[in-house]
Amino acid sequence: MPRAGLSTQAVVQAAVDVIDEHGIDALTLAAVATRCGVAAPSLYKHVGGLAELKTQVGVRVLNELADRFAAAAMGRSGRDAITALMHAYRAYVTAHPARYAAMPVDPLHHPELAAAGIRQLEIIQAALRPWQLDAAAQIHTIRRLRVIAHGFASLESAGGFGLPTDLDETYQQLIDAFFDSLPAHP
Amino acid sequence: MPRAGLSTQAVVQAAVDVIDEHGIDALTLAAVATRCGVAAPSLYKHVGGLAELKTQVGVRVLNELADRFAAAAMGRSGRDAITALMHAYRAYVTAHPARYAAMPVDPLHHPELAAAGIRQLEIIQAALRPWQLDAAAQIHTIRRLRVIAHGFASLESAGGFGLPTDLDETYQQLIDAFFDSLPAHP
DNA sequence: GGCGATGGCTAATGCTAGTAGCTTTAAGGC
DNA sequence: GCCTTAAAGCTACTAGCATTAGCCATCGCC
Repeated sequence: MPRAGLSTQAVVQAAVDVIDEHGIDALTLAAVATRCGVAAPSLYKHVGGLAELKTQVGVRVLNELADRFAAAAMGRSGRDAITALMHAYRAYVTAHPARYAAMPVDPLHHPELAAAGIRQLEIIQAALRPWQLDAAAQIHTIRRLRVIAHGFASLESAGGFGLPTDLDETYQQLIDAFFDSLPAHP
Repeated sequence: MPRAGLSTQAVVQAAVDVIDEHGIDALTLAAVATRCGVAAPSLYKHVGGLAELKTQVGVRVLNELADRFAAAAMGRSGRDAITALMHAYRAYVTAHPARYAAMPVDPLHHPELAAAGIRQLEIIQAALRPWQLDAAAQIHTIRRLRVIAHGFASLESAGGFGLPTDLDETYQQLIDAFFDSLPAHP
């Protein structure tokens, strides 16, 4: 009975792999266990159960996206930074479409997910700083940004656009519309 | 053994009720059967199985939304009509938040759902007619509209906005941004 | 070398979807 | 008013899932 040498992170990684390959609905403990070369009950030594595993996958995905955000925002500011963030968002989703369905939409309401969600938020806030928005305007602005990015990503990742042609153009128009909704760049 | 007098539509209605009350994840044949006062296998006399039931629920939801669209667009045109459609969309989702998760995002790819999806599309196309957009511009415009409506609705229905305050304002700003992305109304 | 914690296992429970085959109901023809 | 028959219910069953309990082997440490 050789030991598989698992860890919580290894199980989460296997779960992400299962999602990438077979979609979010195929994420079962049985599938993860098979991929880990282990019997299903053994996973409970590393993870609290399916619900907790899904939460951990959510944390992973949120942090990966935050990493992309950080990389995209680095060395840019203003309009340039926001544009880079929007493209980083879409690039992550198109690279891992199935994974997007595992990204929680309300991370701030969940203690385990909040930290990762706040990381993203802070990067966006920093990118918006040049516009010097007051508190209320900032909330509305981030919401608009999020609606556009999430709305587009969720439709694209789910195959919601009839023809895949010219999606770049549609996304660019949405980004342009967002900038038009902002006061002039200082 | 008195007969329950079920029908396909009655089963679909029960499924919608289960979703409204307990969320999309609670939609199981067992739950629907209980609500219908029937044993689970009996449902197969009216519905092909869980997958088909979900499709039928999707048809129902798409058609309900199309009905709202038709009512909202009636007697209006141009900017007024589009605004009414956007508010009808959001009103339906806030009235039945759990149901929104049952609305398929790619109805046109599924033969059973296509008709209902096309109904919605035609109403939107008619509302956009005053702008006399060429074919490509019309596609991009409908996509922008959809991204905004779906993005906002999916976040709101899932509790994705931190504080519920001022959501009307955010939505209005998005609608305004959409109009700004259109050529001047003729 | 021994000991305890850890990571694996099998067995068993209870939930789910779905199938097979039986029985009763209810509608329609005579 | 009866008799046939299709439809609509049922029970019993299989198979896959998550989860729990309890057992045993492995590994790190003293």
